[in-house]
Amino acid sequence: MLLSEVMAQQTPLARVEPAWREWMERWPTPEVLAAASPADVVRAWGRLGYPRRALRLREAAIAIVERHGGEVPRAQDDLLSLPGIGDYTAAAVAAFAFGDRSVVVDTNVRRVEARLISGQEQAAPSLTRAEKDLARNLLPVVDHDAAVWNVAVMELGALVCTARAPRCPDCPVRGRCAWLLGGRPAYDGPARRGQKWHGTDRQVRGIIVQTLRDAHVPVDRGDLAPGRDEVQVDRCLAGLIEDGLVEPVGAHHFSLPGHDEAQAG
DNA sequence: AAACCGTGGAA
DNA sequence: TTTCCAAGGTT
Repeated sequence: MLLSEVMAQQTPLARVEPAWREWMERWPTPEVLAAASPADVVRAWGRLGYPRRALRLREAAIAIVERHGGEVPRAQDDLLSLPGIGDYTAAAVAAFAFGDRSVVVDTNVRRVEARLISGQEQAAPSLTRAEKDLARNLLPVVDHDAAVWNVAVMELGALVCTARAPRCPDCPVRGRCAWLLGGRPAYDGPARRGQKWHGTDRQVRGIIVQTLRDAHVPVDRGDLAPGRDEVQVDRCLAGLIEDGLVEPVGAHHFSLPGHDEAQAG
């Protein structure tokens, strides 16, 4: 559950599933994952995006082994202290893996509650205190009811109350949706900042890491992102090394971190 | 608090 | 073609 939730952070579930199956087969427990190299986990992460999630997952596995006897903790505080686990993922693991009553607020829940309760087409650009309060107040008191609620609201948002073309005629709560009853008014709040991609450092970082995933030997700096501005490549490289996603090998070559191939002994 | 961090499918 | 968006987290 923890693995699937981390993989699903900002990544569609349909793309997560095959990667999740392969990962679970290769590293079925925190103990074995903790023993894997960063290079191997970044490579196994494939093209799910945000590869530092793979590094943090491995670090989380180490922490689980060291601090929790190799068992994923159940308490929110313990979950939150794990690398790469934030409010959403901690709540999701508690709810979906342990059946606990926790306040699960993801993008689906935010959208459903924005429409159903607040009468707004979209939620605010970032999670607000009011949204957290609302979600907490709506959550059923009994543990099992809360667990069902969390799954139900997320599924409603994912399958019916979707971002682009909501299927209001099929919605089980269409009769009491503030947004629908209000005539589905267009969103009038602050605009979300669109994320740039083309030509950005993010794109170049992605190219570099993908190059290193494919190459199982150290790569010359000039071959990491062919055709790209050298100043930008150097900047991205420095950032990737700082992030622990890339490791220098010799003076001009680079590889994924912890890759012990070709190391003289 | 705002910016940054990947990727690919669909509108 | 461009834009939007996806079971967010960290700094």
